[in-house]
Amino acid sequence: MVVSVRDVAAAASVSVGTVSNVLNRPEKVAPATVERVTQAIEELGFVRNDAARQLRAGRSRSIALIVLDAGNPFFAEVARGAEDRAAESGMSVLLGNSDERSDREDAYLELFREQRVNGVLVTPVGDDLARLERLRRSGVPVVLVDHEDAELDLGSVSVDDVEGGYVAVSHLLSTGRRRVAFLGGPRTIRQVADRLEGARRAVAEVEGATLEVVEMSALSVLQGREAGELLRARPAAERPDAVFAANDLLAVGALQAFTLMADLRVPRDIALIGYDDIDFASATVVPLSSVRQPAHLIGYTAVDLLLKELDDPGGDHERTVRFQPQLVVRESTGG
Amino acid sequence: MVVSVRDVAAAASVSVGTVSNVLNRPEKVAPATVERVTQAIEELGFVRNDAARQLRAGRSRSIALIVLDAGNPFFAEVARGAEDRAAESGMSVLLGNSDERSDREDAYLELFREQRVNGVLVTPVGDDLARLERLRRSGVPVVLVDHEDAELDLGSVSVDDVEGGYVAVSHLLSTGRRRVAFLGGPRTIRQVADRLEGARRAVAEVEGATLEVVEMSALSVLQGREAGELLRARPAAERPDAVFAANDLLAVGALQAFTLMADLRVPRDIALIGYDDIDFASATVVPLSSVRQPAHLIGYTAVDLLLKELDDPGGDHERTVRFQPQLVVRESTGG
DNA sequence: ACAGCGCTGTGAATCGTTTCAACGATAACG
DNA sequence: CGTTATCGTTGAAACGATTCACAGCGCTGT
Repeated sequence: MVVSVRDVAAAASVSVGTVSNVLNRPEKVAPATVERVTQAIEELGFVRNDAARQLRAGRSRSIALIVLDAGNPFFAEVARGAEDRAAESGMSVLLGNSDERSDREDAYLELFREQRVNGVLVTPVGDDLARLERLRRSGVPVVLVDHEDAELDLGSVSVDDVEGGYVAVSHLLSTGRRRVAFLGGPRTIRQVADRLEGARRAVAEVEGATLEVVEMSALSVLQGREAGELLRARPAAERPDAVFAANDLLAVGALQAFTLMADLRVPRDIALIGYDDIDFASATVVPLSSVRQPAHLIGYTAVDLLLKELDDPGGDHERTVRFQPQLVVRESTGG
Repeated sequence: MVVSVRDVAAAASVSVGTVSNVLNRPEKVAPATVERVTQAIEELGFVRNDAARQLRAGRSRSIALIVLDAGNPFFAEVARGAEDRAAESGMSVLLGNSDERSDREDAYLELFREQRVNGVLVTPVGDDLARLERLRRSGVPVVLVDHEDAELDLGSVSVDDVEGGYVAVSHLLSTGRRRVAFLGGPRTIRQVADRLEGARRAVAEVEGATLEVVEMSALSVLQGREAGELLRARPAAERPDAVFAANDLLAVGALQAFTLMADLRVPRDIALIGYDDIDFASATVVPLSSVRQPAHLIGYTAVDLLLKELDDPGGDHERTVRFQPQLVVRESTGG
């Protein structure tokens, strides 16, 4: 039933070694032989067994990518960037979705270790990088995605989230807003913490400006809607006059909630800015201001760093890349 | 450097067979031995080599899912449903993104065959299912996702797209619109063709109603925007008064284009309805009417069918599940 | 005393591919 | 003609986990 190289070899009257060569180094084999073997492969419907291949080779041809939320278009774009770069080098990307949960992240990490992936790209859920550091020490290159780390020498591709938060809130303040609410969470996610830090700095620079933190349990549209409803339910005087959401999903959710209340207008009564500048941001009820990150490039670069490290382990190539975020002003902040 | 069962066996003073038993059938091993072996595994940092495991076992523990566009929240949700069901049975899902390209679909199919996946869930790019049929005959169960097929006995989980198209356009017509444009493509994608077919039927039922087909090359926000710009550029008299987009991404894009023109209002001048009812649909400039599909359930059910087939190959269990779409009316059609 | 049983644990064989030293045939050279 | 090089091919030895027939051991009941 199952066709192996042995069968192909028999059918083509050559040795298994030759079949393997045809598969992997055809230039080492006489054209006529290649032809004969190819023919046999075709006829028998032979499909190489990757497990055996990997076992023998000792390594796989894949790279793991663990993201916080595969449903977020931002990460979808990062993944695409990663795939593109991987494909250029004949590798494939295994995608894992941690769903912002540490246990799921661990499960994927374990799964991918068993699969002997060549390296791991990960947007960590928490700040406990000990596990990742151990992974790296055990010989698996790790590149942090959209997350920076000063101490450990894990690779990283990040965007300056503190700056992004600073830029976003400075923009809100520059339009005259003073009572800013930060929507985001869980705080364990570095991006969230950093963007909040940036927001704090911006607020600290302006006399009379205040920052309220509304902590959410996830960065989803649904959570955003709930947060929005919470704010909406308050007496007008107690509402913030500007909201900075830690990502566009939250912002979109909040906007949905705001939109359902006739006398609460964006940006008249409340300004709103998100983060990531996903495709949908410019199509929302009130087009959403946001902070853009080069998603595709992040994924592409992360794989690139990984491949460099694989090429020359411990070499003195680039290990860390940092991009700058970019403010995108639209109507939701009065733009 | 690399730790194998042999090393663990030596460290725990047992045979390799026992280590394997501890790993796979701990109840067959005396508690004290389990303890000793577990200890050794811990100390040596042993990680089971999945390639060797698979090679010996002859099969893997994973299921493949190939979607048209991983960046589309609809498919992200389908994937999540699939993962959920797979996880319940201790399997994992390998995700492939065909990007609506046949060659990429083939490449993934080949890759997954080499990986000896237990089965393949696929939203096919074209209508040429010969390759999939061959795959099934070679012993790999196939379940079509969001795509029905009458002839071949491949499994399928589908939503009645003809009905969905019919419902969407009937709704447009019921609000008095007569000049309907269909935005979608490529036509090779079954969903697109079916939704168009439904649209045709609805139009045929109403005196004086016309249907114009605007064929796009992809179902993306960007393509939607381009199509919208095209329509926008026409003299008002030649514009359709209603647009049915084959999915929400296109609709969102079209809406972005329409929004940039002050005297072209949705739904006043042009009504717009999408398909899939993604999370973002209710948050768009003008909240988007759409046709909802049970995305999570589709993925969940698809894996369920696959597992049934694996459990009892050729058995007389369910092979086909069909869901009904549901019209969701919002402002973009005057709701 | 011993057959029979249940419980643990053993270790060699196996999965399918890749790798590599070695070999025969042929060509190139002085 | 003998010596080297080159080329194409061979065949057996890995890779690491799992499986399975079987052995050792302690008990029980006769």
